[in-house]
Amino acid sequence: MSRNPDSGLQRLILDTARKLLFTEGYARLSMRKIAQRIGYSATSIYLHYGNKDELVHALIDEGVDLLHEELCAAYDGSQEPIEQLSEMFLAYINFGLTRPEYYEIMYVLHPEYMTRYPAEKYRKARRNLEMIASAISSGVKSGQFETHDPMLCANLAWTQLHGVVTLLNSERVDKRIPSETLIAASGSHIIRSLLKNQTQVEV
Amino acid sequence: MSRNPDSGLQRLILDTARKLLFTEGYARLSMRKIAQRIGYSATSIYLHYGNKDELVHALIDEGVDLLHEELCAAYDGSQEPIEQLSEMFLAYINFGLTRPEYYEIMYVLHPEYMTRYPAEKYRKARRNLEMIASAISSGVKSGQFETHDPMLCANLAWTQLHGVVTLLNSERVDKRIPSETLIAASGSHIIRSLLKNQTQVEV
DNA sequence: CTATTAACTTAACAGTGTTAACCCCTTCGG
DNA sequence: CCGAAGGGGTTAACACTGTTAAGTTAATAG
Repeated sequence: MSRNPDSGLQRLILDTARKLLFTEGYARLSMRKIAQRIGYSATSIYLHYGNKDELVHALIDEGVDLLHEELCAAYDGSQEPIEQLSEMFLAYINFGLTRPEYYEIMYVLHPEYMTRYPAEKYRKARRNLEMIASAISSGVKSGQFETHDPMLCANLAWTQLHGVVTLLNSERVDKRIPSETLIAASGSHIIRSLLKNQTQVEV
Repeated sequence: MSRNPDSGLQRLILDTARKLLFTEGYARLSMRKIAQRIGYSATSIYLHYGNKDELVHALIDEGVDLLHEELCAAYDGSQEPIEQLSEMFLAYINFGLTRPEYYEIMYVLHPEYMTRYPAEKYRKARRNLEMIASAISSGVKSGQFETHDPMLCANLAWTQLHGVVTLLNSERVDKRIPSETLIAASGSHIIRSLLKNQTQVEV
């Protein structure tokens, strides 16, 4: 039940869980499989993680940090709000598409199935939205963007990005629409809606 | 294995499955529970549905029809493209929020968990997108909308709506943002991006 | 040397989807 | 009228799942 990933075995469990999550997907991730793969009995895992959800929460933590890092890199890559935003949008979608397993446990799985992901950690995930809102704010200050509620706009952007990621990952988007087209369009679409004048944005 | 819902029991199974889906959610929907509730053995279900996925597919069919009906009603409620669209957007989000279980099996569940929902039925689900695209097209013809690819725009709208529905349903949106605000903003946001001039749209 | 404790195991419970084998009853052919 | 066929249903079983209780083993502390 100790939450720091020391003790050797804890690390091993987490690493194996992550590997299994990636190769087999969440649906086929089981305590027994993890245990078997590291040569321990299934119940040993319960000495380090109270239950499966706690283990998955640890994986979510990893994913949250990873996404945050990549968004930060995108944000820090420029001073220009528009560039910052479009880079962050691309980073977000890229994360979702290249790490669908992380994305699934972070943003798709019904919380009802899972014991609640601790509220304090949700705050950590919220940093990302605040970063988007901050870029929007500076765009408003510099006079490029219309003055709207930045946090509402950030959430609007997020829902758009989330929709793109999940519908692409679940292969529900008509294949006649290339994903690159949809991704580019969604990014420029969000930014265009923020702009003051009718300037077209290429992404 | 007969696919027409006659034979009495088939109806009964489907009705009970739907009820259980609504009260307990997909995660807790089990063949044995359905059977128990109607006083049959679990294996009887397999005389009418090849497996659990086939049963869920039947439920998806219901959901697809229901959503389509509500979108049609919204579409038929007006001749004005903007009104048609905003009514359809509201109808879509409303369906997703009031029937989260239908929405989940239709648009959220990983197809990987489930044997593929038959391709021909996906076409049925695609009617909805075509209806949105059609409204956009007539808006373009009437000169209200910028000339973009209507099908791409319809998909862009869909991803936005889907994002709103799923993030609201999974309670991942910060409660400080009222869902009504987000819903209204997403609708007007989509429509604004279609417009030729900077006209603000109230929704 | 004994007592405690940490690390780990096996056995078991209650649940899941699914298959195989069987049973009973109706219907139909000869 | 009797036997075969078959539909509609059953029970038992397999191979899984997460999780708990109880037991074992080894190291460490007093």
